[in-house]
Amino acid sequence: MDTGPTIEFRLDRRSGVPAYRQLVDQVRQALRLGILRPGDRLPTVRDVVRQIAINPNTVHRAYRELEQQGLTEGRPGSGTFVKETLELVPDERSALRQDLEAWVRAARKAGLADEGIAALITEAMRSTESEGPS
Amino acid sequence: MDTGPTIEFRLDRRSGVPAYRQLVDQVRQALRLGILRPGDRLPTVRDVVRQIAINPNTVHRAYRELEQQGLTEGRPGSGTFVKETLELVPDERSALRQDLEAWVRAARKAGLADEGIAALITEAMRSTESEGPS
Amino acid sequence: MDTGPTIEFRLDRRSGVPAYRQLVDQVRQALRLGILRPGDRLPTVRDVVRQIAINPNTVHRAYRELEQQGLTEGRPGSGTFVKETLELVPDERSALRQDLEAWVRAARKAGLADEGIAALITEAMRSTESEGPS
Amino acid sequence: MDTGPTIEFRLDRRSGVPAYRQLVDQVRQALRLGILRPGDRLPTVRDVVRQIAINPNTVHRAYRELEQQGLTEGRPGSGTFVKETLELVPDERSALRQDLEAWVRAARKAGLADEGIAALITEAMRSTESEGPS
DNA sequence: GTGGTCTAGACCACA
DNA sequence: GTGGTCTAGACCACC
Repeated sequence: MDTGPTIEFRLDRRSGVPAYRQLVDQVRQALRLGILRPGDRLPTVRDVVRQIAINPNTVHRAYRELEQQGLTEGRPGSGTFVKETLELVPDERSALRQDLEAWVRAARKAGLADEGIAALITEAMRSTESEGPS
Repeated sequence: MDTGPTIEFRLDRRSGVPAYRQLVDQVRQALRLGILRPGDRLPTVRDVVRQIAINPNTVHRAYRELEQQGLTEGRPGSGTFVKETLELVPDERSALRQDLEAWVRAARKAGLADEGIAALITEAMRSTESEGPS
Repeated sequence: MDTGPTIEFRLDRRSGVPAYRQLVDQVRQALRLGILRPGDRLPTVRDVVRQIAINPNTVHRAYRELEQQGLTEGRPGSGTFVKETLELVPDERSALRQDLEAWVRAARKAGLADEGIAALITEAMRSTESEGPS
Repeated sequence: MDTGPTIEFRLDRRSGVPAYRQLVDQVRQALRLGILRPGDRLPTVRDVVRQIAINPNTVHRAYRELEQQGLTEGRPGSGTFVKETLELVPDERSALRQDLEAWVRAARKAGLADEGIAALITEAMRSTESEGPS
């Protein structure tokens, strides 16, 4: 049994994206998806080290960055906690999620590997670039 | 009107991904999308330098990497050319592209910024992970 | 002969203030005093290491923090540069400076050591606390 | 009206200075300013905990440090008392205090925030550094 | 036990 | 030579 809503990190070591940055992005994404909310506790540095075989300093650096962004707060002796969140547009959210999931399934059925899917995505992002906020 | 089948590079300097790696990835994506095909010529190093303010050595390195992957071929005196391609499953391709583009448009209309869209995408990739080829 | 307006760091190792934090504060103060201005180059990490016998990582961390505060910008291969400044109220500045210097001189003549002066200062800050901006 | 010669602690949690160290410094400053004098009683650990939301162990540690410096004395069952003091040059003291207070008021009126004032102060300390005791 | 700081040293990307 | 990332490991402050 879980002790509450937390986050499981992953590292893609071949992506070229720095590890600390992957952690930061994953927390930000979890905030945007409502997976993490203010008051939630992030896994301890040592937990993360056990989970994904990474150096404690790297985890620590990611947490420091998040703290500087005002999103989390480290409390010595008790852990690191979410302070602020990054809201996702709530209404259409679940519909969008389901549609996208269906699309990914279709793409996978069509034999596309991750790199191919990523190619389509960045292309779609580019070709619609002027149509929305940042 | 385009001057022909070539590629326009972009750099995201805040992403943490090394510049040379961004170039390589963009060529690979263009190959997968059929934007670049065998025989096409890549922009010269000088062109790229003018386009995106980057050090020539960095561009060289990216082209070297592509050549090592067997995808391109430098012909001294005339440029760098595409040798091999990375094909996308052809049939469903255009349908998938259009569907995805429509989805992105919808997400943008719903007020989602790039980071929010990225969050939904990685979530969808994860939740369907077991269903296709890596 | 100096190559331009730069900054010389100092460390007070007995103060209890973390070294990286002392560096950050000194840059911020130099910005407020107009000693450093946008476009100026900070000493390289290696320079600072030579100057004050500190670990490169610690200097690096201070510079990273400044970059996250939007004040500086690291350009690989060429150095770290001031991007934004923190303006000091300009008019009364020089008068205030001279008055304060005179006061410090008087305090020193009266036999006060640094800790004594610091005591008077924090007391004066407290007793006038409600009268100004943060 | 005050309830007697005691001391009110404050913590600046963002300063990077260890909490126990802030307490020690504040007692030393109070001694230098004559706010605390031999025989005075420091607030109990419990009082401090109530005042500033700190761990009792941390307060204990600060009091232990003060005792080691010979400045205070714990009397089991009755509290912690000031034993020695750190004298300020007595004569000019009040004049200096008033002058400094006036200066701070002027600086605040000029729109300077705390960080700006701190910048001017450390600059003045530096530029007069050679003129007095440590 | 928690997070936080610092040192030491290797290796990479960029000019 | 510049900044940037990561590992390894010590020690401290706080609960």
